[in-house]
Amino acid sequence: MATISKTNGLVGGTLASDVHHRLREDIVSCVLKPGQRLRFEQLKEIYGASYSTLREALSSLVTEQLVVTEGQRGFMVAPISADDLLDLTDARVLLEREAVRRSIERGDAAWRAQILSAFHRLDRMEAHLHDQHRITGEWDAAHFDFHEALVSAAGSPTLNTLRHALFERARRYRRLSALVRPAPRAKRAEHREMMEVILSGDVAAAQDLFERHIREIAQNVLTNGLELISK
Amino acid sequence: MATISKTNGLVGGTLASDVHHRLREDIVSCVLKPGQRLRFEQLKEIYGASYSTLREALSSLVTEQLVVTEGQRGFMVAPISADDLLDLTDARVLLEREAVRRSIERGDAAWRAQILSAFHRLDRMEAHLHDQHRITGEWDAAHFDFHEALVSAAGSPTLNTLRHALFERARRYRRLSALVRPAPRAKRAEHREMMEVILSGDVAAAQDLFERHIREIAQNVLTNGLELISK
DNA sequence: GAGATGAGGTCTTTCGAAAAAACGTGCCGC
DNA sequence: GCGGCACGTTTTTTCGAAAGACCTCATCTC
Repeated sequence: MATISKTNGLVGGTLASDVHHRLREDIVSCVLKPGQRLRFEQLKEIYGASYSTLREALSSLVTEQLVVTEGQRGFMVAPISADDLLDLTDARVLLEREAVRRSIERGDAAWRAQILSAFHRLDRMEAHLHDQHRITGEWDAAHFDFHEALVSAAGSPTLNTLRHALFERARRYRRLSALVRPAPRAKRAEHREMMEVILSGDVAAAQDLFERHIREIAQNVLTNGLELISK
Repeated sequence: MATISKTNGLVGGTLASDVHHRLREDIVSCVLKPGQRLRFEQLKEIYGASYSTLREALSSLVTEQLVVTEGQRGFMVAPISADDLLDLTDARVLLEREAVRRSIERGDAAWRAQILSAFHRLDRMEAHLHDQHRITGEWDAAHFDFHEALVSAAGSPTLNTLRHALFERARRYRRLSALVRPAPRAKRAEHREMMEVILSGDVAAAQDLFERHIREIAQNVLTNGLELISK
């Protein structure tokens, strides 16, 4: 089990929050498989924390819907399904469209600069990624930052928290699809287009492009053998 | 501290989930005041659980945004503010409008029956409540069930989970306002109107009424001295 | 053979002591 | 007077043992 993420310095203040983050990363990146039973003995070894600390992390992940638990029967990684993905996608479309609208209406010069910067970081990375077709943690972070920058002027903490949670849930599906279909399609052009339309100030066009982007990715995941992994 | 909710039989499977529910109820109903520091010694006595169990409950409430924590400095009840209320209200409007639309489009006969039943239960209760102007736990439950029934045909678990979380956060503000202004305005007519418009099948009218309902309540809370309690 | 019973083992949940961290206070030097 | 340091106190965080729940499977009864 060497691929489990390991962090030496605590990322959050407490060990519990560190374990929480690492568990989330391992679930989202499908090192821990959907539906997999999470046994404490095993987790204790991997994450180096005690029962209580693990429990705390797990129960937070339950409220994030990445882990499920039922009565006194322990925890397991939230299962995946086509229904869940479609439902999730609809919710994301709703939230992203709103975030896009608000961001365009409220964005200022600093916002534009941030978008350009995030885009270029991602774009450079994708240029290099092109051949070695492997989604790295770094790419994931740059991709996240880019999407975050695009809507960072929306100015709604609540909306953003919800968006964030759904983004993580969706990221798991994306990773899953990448596992069965190792060569990712080139998204460079698409990301550039998203940046351009949002900077153009055309709300409706930007919203539609975002919606199409989200739905297309979901469709790709669906057609690329979800069931192979979930099993 | 006699008004803290006490449950004898566990409501969920585990003590941890029971404590979680009781803590949430006490926060939402403002027995535990916004901004209040949550000390373990105190909580241990009140809820009869150990450090670890309390910690687990608290950290789940953090992801629900009813509790905040910072590094290694313990937990406190999430503070309230006008900004937070307005932000929350915007997010609720977005989600409720969508839930209303989906429910009307997908609702069947069973859905209509459920709405009628929930409405009558709430209506009977409000008829009696009229004089004694006190929000009881029972009214709260009936009110919740009514709103839940109205959009229960939306058929989106994700959307519903998010709606639910925001509803709880908003409930705290409503309770707060009820504390400083003990006589609640009669909402009977308003609730009847909501039921009628949603059953009429007019999506746009239903959405607008819902939006008005949510925004008016928030406005009421704002004008009724938020700061008196938050202090 | 089908179903009930229960003993044994596995895994989960809970607890409170112990370690670690933050906070408050008074002292000292400047 | 003021800033900073040291030390005792308070509070939080972590741990692993112990209690409790669940599942399995062998055995018994009808």
